[in-house]
Amino acid sequence: MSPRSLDSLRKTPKQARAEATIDAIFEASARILQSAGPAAFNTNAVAERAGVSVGTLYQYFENKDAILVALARRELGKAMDGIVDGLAKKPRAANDDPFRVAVRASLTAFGGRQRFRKVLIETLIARGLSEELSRPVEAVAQAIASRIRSGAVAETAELTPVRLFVLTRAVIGAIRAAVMEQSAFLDSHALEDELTALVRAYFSLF
Amino acid sequence: MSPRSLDSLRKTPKQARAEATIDAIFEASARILQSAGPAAFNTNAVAERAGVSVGTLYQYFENKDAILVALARRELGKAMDGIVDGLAKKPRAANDDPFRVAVRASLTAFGGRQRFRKVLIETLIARGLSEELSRPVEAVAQAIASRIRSGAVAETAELTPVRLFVLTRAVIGAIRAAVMEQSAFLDSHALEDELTALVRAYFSLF
Amino acid sequence: MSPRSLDSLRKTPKQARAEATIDAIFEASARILQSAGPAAFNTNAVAERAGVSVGTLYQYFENKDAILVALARRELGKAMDGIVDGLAKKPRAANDDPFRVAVRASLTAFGGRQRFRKVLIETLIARGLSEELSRPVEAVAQAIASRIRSGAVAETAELTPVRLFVLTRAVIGAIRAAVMEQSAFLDSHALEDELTALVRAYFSLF
Amino acid sequence: MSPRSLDSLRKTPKQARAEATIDAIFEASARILQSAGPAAFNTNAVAERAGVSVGTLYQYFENKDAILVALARRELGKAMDGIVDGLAKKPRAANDDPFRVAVRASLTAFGGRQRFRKVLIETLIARGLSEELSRPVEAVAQAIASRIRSGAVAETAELTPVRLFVLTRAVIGAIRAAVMEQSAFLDSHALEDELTALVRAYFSLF
DNA sequence: TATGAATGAGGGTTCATTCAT
DNA sequence: CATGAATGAACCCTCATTCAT
Repeated sequence: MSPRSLDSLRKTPKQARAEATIDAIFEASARILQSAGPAAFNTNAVAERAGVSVGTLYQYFENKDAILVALARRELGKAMDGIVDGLAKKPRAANDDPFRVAVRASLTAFGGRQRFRKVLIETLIARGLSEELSRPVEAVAQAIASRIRSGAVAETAELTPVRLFVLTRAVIGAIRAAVMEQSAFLDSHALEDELTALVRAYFSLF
Repeated sequence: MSPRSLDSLRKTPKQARAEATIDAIFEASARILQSAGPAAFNTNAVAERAGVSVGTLYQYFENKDAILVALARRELGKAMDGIVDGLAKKPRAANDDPFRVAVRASLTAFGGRQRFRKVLIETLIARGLSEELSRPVEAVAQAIASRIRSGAVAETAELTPVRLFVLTRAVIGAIRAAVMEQSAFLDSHALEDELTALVRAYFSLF
Repeated sequence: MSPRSLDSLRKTPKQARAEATIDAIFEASARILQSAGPAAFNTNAVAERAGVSVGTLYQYFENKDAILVALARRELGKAMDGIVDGLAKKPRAANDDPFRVAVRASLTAFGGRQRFRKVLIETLIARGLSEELSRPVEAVAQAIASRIRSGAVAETAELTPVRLFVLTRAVIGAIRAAVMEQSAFLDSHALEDELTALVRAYFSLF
Repeated sequence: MSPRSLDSLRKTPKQARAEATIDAIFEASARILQSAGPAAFNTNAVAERAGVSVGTLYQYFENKDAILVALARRELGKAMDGIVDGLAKKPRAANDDPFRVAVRASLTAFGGRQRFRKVLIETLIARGLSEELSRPVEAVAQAIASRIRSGAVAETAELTPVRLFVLTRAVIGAIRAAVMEQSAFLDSHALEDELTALVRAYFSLF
């Protein structure tokens, strides 16, 4: 896959029709992943389900992975925005503490379609695209860092890079484990509580 | 793959020759994964590198996944044993606190072959075998739980299942993230320190 | 093989090109069977001989057996039609008695390519598809039954199911034996005479 | 397969142990064919089921087909003997007419293990050994011929070779069709009656 | 004689990608 | 721009047979 393909689409959709096609491809991909798993995610299946020909699919995506990457970026981008927004907002209630909001946003990302979330993670890792998973996490880490640096957060923490790494990856790691194991904890509120507690406890160290 | 095959080998090696063959297959698999990645991990390559015929390979393993599963179990089993042992030992020095030892064991697992570790994770997930990754983690969680229940650890903690889940998955999640990102932190001691601190901080909550 | 595949082709040929491809596959299959036997009938050989790629072959046929089944149905269908037509026609000469015509049609089916006929039978049976051989025979049996019921044939016969079974299978069985043994009788007219005599003799009993 | 192997066993069993081994191999083969079909009939499976090693199996049989041929000859030989004996006996009752007895013997051959009978036919044909099936039929035909020539049968028939061929193959063909279709007629007596009637009707022509 | 580990050619099938229409 | 037929490399797995022990 050329680096270019990682950036985005092969051609900029200038027409509404093109955009509809791309959406159809995304939708088809998501559905296939959700219902049949990574093994069933092949270009012919996606094209058929999207109601376009393979040829058309290749007009918009350089190769199969490009579809996956674009889809992942869209979904993970949405999730990341939710988290970053949460961190940026001013707390209004006790339940509104930025970390809790961020944790909650992480947990409820993907509109709760945990099966899709799991398969997306699996497929990205399977295809050697795990960087797509780390990138948004790192982005969140940077958002936290700059927020702290800007003094927006009271704690005058000595939030070194390692600590930021541990903080973000621990939380995301636990959530991903829950998703991968399709843990029942995902349906309770306990996970949100405990992850928030974990963050606070760790944070209070510095 | 039959459940039986998950347990172990297809046929019990009765002769030394057979055992050598199996080791050769494991070694070849590891090397291929390490040097060429999951895509290059195919039965013909493994057999060739192991210096046996494909047929021989299939005498011992039901199918390709069975090799991977067996290899993963061996490696993850070793890692898990190190962690559980660490938790069980009596601390002698300050640096010997059970959690630090366990964290260290997790970090130095796989003999430091982090590339192999990464590819193994990728390959297991790629082939829908991520359960192989969760199982040893859960085993460690249970080891911690029983250790606490037995009163071996001073803290009369209220270590609920969620907390145990968060504790173990957060630590492992952070380590796996470091492995997947091939983070430079892996080579420092900072990660060990911070993860230990994280565990202690979280633990002190209950 | 899905039941659907038994019915016909995997995808409906919309273009002349596709139809030509399918014919080429049939032709190649027939030639291979005829000249090299069942063992040589493999997808790579068929594709190569048909001048297409294996991939193309799999666009039209779900699997190897589907080619064989389709080919058999085409050939056996032709043969069956000849027989049923023979039974339906009004006799004009003494040599035109429906049973004789039907027997003759059975004997001369497959355009006299008795080697192909033999190998087709062998291959179908070898692949557990012997039902493909019985089906057309049973169809002929039903054609006879309905013809008699309709009074088209003078004999007010008490043609019970067993009798119909014996009648049809005896004739076909003798012909198949001749084909399988590549009997010299196939080249004479004696077989036609004797089989017709057998049918008449048996028929005159009821 | 060398012609030699067609004759019989690779080595004459001089010891009881050897004979027991061969019987075990036959028994295992029959069971496998009966329960799992031709595809499951492979040397490793036969050896395992027979409780011997593949090596031992190859001590007694030149190759896989030799097992099948030997097994077929044993079974078909038994069946043939029953038929020939039936033809040779002097009728005592009306129900004892030689042709009826021969037909009955054909129908009840293989000890009624019709599934085994079917699979044996399939496997022989699949492996290009259909001659093994024709040979005993031809032997019966010759038995009939010589019986008639010897005047043992009243009918001063003009039983030409074609007629003998049609007679024998028609009967056997109908029975084989019933076996292959696993027809319910096999369980009734109607088949015996009708086949006997067919033979008599045909016979009365000359 | 018996064993059974090892062999390896061979074949069915998939699917990402291309390109003539 | 869209189509979809065609491509073919690649890979998993089987099983008859051998031969060192």
